[in-house]
Amino acid sequence: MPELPEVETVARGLRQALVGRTLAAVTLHRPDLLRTDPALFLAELPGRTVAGVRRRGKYLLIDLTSPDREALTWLVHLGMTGQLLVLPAAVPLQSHTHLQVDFVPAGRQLRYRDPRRFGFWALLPTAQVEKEPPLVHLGPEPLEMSLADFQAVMGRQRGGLKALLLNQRVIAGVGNIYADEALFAAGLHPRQRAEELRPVHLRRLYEALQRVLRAALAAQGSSIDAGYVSVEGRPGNYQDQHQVYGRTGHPCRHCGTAIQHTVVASRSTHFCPRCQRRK
DNA sequence: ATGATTTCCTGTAGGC
DNA sequence: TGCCTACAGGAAATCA
Repeated sequence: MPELPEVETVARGLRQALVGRTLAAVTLHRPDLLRTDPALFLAELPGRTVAGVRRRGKYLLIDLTSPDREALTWLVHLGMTGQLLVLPAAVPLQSHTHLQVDFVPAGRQLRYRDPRRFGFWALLPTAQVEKEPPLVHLGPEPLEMSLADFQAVMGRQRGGLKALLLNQRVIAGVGNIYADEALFAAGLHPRQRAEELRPVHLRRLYEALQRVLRAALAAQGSSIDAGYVSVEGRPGNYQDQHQVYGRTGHPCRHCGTAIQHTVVASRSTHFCPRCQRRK
């Protein structure tokens, strides 16, 4: 599932491939993924130049400028199985390709494919994009937070740690994989209540989250069942370093205890019952 | 206010 | 081998 490290890897790939390029034809095979009027989308994109590619939480922001029109930002959420690929136009269309964009000069295409279609797109004025839904509700970026920021944010939360890490309004960009991995790295139980933690535990969680997200980013993210891939179609490598996610029944790499699987916050949850005790 | 439940969707894994 | 069911989950709405 694309979470912060995967979306950031895609953002970097798109930046490298697309910044400075001008959009030509846009083909919408599945207009229902668009939360903006499809006619507006099709009318506004051609002729615009990719001015930049950013990431906010799990959202990709593709900034599109024009000499005589208001700057717009194309917002993309990859959902569960969304992929943004930059491929030679000659490569045959893969199944579940819902959108394709040609560029000037012709050659490579940007394609969005998403078998499960949990992803979505929107087109918003760049000046407003961070002031409106869906971005306006997002919590801070974990990799841009200081320890003091993190303690301030988590310190006023109540509830289970896993649910809080998954809540995009609390912290943006953490999904099911990195919530489980960060909690293991911090030695904290997924059901541990935040209000019962001491500052030292919040510091451990902060450091664990930083460490896990940075390591995952360095490995270009996690790919499970070929779900997530980079813009070149390459899977990530961080799944090989997972300590708990997807390791149900396997021995904990730290203590040898069998990794347990349960449901927390309505999400499949993996943890080591010995290394992650409630405080 | 918090957490659980439901909806969207389809490929895959597991059972029989 | 083939069919069927359960499961995976991000976001948002709804319910308890």
